[in-house]
Amino acid sequence: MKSSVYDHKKIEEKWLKIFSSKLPSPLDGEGTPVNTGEGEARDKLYLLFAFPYPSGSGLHVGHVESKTALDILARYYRMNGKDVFFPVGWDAFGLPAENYAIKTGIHPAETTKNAINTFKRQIKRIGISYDWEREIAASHPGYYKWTQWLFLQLHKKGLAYQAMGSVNWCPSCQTVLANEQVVDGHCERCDTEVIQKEMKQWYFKITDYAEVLMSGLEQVDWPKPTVQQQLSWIGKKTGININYQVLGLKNDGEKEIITCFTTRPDTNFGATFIVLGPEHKLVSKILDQVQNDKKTEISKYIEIARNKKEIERLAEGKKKTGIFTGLYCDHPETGKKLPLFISDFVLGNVGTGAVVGVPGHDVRDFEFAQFANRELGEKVEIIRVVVASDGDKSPITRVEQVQEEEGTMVNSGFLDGLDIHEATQKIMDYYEKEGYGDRVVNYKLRDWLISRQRYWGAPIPIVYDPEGKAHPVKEEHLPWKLPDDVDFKPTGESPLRSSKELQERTEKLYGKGWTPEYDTMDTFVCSSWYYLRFTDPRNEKEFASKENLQKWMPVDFYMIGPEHIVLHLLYSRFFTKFLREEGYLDFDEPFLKMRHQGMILGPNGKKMSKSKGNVISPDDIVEKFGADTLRIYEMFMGPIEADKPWSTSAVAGIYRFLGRIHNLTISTSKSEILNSKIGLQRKLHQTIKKVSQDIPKLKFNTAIATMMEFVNVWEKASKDAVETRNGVSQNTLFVTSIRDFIKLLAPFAPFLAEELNFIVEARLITSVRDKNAVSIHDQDWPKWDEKLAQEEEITIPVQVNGKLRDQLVVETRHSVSQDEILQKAKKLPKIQKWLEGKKIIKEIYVPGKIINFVVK
RNA sequence: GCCGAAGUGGCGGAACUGGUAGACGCGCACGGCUUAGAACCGUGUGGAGCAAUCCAUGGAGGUUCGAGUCCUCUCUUCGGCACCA
Repeated sequence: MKSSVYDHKKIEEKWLKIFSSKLPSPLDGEGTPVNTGEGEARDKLYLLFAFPYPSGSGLHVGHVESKTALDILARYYRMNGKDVFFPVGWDAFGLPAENYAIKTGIHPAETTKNAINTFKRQIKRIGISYDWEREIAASHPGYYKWTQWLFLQLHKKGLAYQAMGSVNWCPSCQTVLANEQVVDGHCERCDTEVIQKEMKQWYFKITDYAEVLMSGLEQVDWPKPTVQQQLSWIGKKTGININYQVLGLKNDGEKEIITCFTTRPDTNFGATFIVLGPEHKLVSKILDQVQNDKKTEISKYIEIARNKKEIERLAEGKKKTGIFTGLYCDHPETGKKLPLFISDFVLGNVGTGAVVGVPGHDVRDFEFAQFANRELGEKVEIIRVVVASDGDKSPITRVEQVQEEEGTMVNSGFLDGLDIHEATQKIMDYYEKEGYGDRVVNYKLRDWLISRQRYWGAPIPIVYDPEGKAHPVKEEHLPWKLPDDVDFKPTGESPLRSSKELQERTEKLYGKGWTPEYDTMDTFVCSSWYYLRFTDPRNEKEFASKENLQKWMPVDFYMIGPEHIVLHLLYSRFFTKFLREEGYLDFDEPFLKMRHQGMILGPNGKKMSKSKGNVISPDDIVEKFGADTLRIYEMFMGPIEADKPWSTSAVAGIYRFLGRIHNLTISTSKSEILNSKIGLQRKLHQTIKKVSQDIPKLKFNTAIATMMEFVNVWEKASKDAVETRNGVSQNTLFVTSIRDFIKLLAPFAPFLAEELNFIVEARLITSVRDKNAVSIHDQDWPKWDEKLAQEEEITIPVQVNGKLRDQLVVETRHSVSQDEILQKAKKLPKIQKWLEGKKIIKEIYVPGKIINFVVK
């Protein structure tokens, strides 16, 4: 058996050449549209991997994991006769390339192109069977033309709009950020502290879609926590806006009104004050009408509050600050005078920016009431209006007593005795009837801010007339090209301002004095519709033809990192719903089934990072052990969704496994028939069954374990076979069956499987050879025979009082009655020992599974 | 604080709707082959005990003939959200 060695390099290089020559021509080539359009119903399967950003550092082992997982599915389903759609493309716009350009002066287009080429080489090397003919790149004008078109469609419908507002600004990236890109007050990309800035920016009105974005989640097969997270990001809250009249403040003779949003109107009899956020629009009116010394006091507080950074506010913890305005509001029901404060614990962009204080039943309100009583010298009452199940009715004087749970109403007039939920409905009905307020639904979701003051992105297709009014770029002028003559250096202004070409182009097309929009779009705009473009990547007339969309969409399976849950997935779903409304799509949700791959950690169990020096390079592993070993190892590490640490010694184990298969195939194929006392054929059918069932469930680790078991049996059998060369029995394995095993291996180890297929084919006589199929990857997936997979005998554990005491071996050929089995079990010597002198009070037999005697 | 996920040998992990806990791999130990090593092959490997047996799935209870799996409480770790009214 020592005759040959598994030479991964030779094998993989040989087949890589042959695979590559079969691959369609790649990237920039203006390949012809792949519209085969036969129209008949096919069994299509769209497999999608998250739009990858081609970073300069190349492929890492994490990419290998998720790409391999999808590739296994692709190859498996192809062998099962499905029409598999498995495209690839690049999220090629983005900050890293631009930041690199600022540092080195090398144009982002160039670095991006190089990075893409590196990725492609690496991906091909590990044998991912993408459909390269459909390759796309977001930075290609043929692509971003349609990103811009999409902007124009949204603009037409008023869903792309420009507004002034306080925005998140990253001083290091010199750009604004979407809410979703601010993590703990820091820039998601560079971790610099984000500041607030007033700017005129472009927004997409995603909030119009809040409801459908929620309801759509009911029809997708996504991990539950992901659905949950999206829901909480959208953050739907139902409640009521209650109007309070401000006493002594006039608005053209009318009473001035403050509207407060609350989800707990049931506690409204406990309301004893009102607080405005410093950003509230009424603040300036108050300043106009109060006396001078009060005025300076208030302006001073607001000045401080506004200049406070997000971080400072958080760092202060829950410590309350604020100021009394000297004004009071009127409680519509209790008639109490509610003192009006201004405090920065009330956020301008939440609810109505004003809050009614119920200090007995909200910790923040309680803290503020204490602060007001102690430091502002303004008396604020704390009233209990809810009693919890513990029956505690005592006055609320300490923060631990603040009661936010369920309970029964007290001190609340007509609500007394009601459960809080009943009370909530009753008082909302009442307030609405009396005109004190209106039921409302609020969302945490904000509109999507898409302007970026950066260069390397799709230009926003807008031009301004000499008066400064915005006009959409005409569709015939798309793609509205990104100019080349720009200065990358960040100045706080958009780099496109420095382009002469863009300015000239605008004036030439639209007239003297016209100016272009200088901002580019957030790259998330580009990456939120790419899966549609894949269906028709070279179409110059539409973003994708209806036929092609119909043929391939929606995506059947999406593999994407858990980091994209709120951003990319929400935006993509928004676009899909918009395009559906516009009649371009006929489905609701773009991604039917989705799973997240886990992270591959360094050997020390920590996240891989260059600074920690625990980065494993896939190139090194491929060099040393081959792509097949790398693929199988990563699939064998554990469940695909779990985070798993790397182990280099375990990789060597996989290499041994493949080497064994290689050597066994070579020696077995010499003798056509393999006899053995061991049930090799049975094992094969069991293996086919298990692997076929595991792959669709993404349980690649156990599928591989099963194949390993088979190889262990096969190895034993091949040794055995030397002694029992003659006689054909049930335990005979034909060489054709070995090919069945190679087929199982093919999705996991495409190179080795092809080589082994080649070896086996060459040794087979023509009559057995499958004439149509040359490549193992074009052959049909093997079928298992339930009868052949069946064990000859089964072992049934026998328990006494739930403890395992012995085992009963039963032949499966003839059926035995339950009584017989129990009698046999009782006669087992070990069992007799345990039954001796005891009384059997219960006998349990779960067919084929277990026997249990309960004794006393 | 709120929401969510996960805790199983020395390690990665198996265990379908409750039915032999530890499949498979790594590591380790002993043996073979070798001048030696590497590689490879064989055997063993949860813990305690000579053994019968007992103890073991983060911890404490419970349901059940039977619990890693179901229920209650609790601890730890990791993700997400967070002064959201």
